[in-house]
Amino acid sequence: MTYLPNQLQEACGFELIACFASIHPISEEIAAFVRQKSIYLSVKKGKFIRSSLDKEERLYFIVKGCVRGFIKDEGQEITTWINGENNIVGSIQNLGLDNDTEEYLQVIEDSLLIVITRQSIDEMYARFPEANIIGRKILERYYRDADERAFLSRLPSAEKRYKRFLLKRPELIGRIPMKYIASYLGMKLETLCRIRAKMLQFQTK
Amino acid sequence: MTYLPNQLQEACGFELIACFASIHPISEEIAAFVRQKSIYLSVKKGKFIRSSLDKEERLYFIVKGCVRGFIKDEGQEITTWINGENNIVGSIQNLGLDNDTEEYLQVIEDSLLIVITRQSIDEMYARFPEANIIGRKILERYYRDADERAFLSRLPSAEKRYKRFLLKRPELIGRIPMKYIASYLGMKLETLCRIRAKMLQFQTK
DNA sequence: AATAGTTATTGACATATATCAATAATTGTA
DNA sequence: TACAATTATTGATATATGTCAATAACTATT
Repeated sequence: MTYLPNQLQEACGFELIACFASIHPISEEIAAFVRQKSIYLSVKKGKFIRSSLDKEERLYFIVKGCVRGFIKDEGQEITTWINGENNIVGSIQNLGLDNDTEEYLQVIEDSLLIVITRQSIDEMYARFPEANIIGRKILERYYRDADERAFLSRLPSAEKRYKRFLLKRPELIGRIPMKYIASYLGMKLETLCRIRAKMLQFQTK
Repeated sequence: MTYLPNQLQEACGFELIACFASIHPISEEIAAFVRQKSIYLSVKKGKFIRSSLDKEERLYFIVKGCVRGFIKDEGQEITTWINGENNIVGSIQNLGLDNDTEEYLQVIEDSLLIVITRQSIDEMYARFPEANIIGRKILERYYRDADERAFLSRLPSAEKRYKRFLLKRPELIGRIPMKYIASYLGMKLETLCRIRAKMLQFQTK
């Protein structure tokens, strides 16, 4: 996990600002603020960008690459979300209130991220009230995503969950290891393998 | 499902406005707007307040009572959330984009609701930019709730899900039929019964 | 190109939970 | 109070998925 050289940090935040601007026009002041508070981070595949010990909440904008969130349940990892480019990811402070259920973040492709602290975001809301429009709209989208995750994981059969995933996140197939997808879908890798084998069989016959 | 007499509608919206004000101070203009757009609805236990055919999106503030959301999967109902007093509930438009997965809302206790259309809320955001602060904060909370639902339903064993539920939503035990809780927890009523019986057994021995 | 490490596949068997069914307890209502 | 309807409990059995294990297919590194 390395910070980029100063030269590149100068231009930092561009992608995040563009993301904001695509939601709602933003003033030059907000853009300057975001630029000032953003830091680029280049992270290698496999690295953890937050451990359960990490207290300060940070948000990450994925410029390039892929990140997953997971929790541990009796030593077993359970992937709770997987996100690629143009998404903001971060730990939900609240979930962590009880010790059992801290969330971990792992980069699962070599990635370029923009980091910003939760504190900076809050400061932005306070100083630039229009920023709340952006925040509100982003949260509306993320709420739907979370709801989709909740829905997906409630489908009673493993095969149905996989089919739903195929429908909603086809771009992730082949891009990331199946083991993460299996974990996200609440099944063992072996089960996912069998489901895929079965589906392939019916396709070719 | 009955509208209240005009006399009572006069005072309508009070509880919703109080809810907003508890999050962030609101101006008299916003309060007046909300009051004007709100309608009280008294709904009997068991009634559906939205069917999959219903196109106009509405939001409901629960003044008193309890509401659940569910989807149908091959004729089986899957409860995706359960909410009581002081919550805003509504259908997520997005989930409904594919035909399979429309969301239904059912009142599961005699309830008093405040209805407001999604359109009115959007109008509020547009006319009173400060309202976006409230919207943003409410969504932050609902995002965490949705995330908790996603987390809960990913716990691999039925017993763990029930224990998590006991920890997070103890007030619902005894208040609503177990069948809804079982459905919310992704298990059959019989399984929930057995888990409870087993846990009781260990408690008294 | 060869080797080591990771990821995916397949098989045999174990187990948690579903299903079906019968009964009991609770709740609503005439 | 009694009756009907709903909800909860318990048992016997079926089934989807997990577990463990062996091997195969990739991927990265020297």
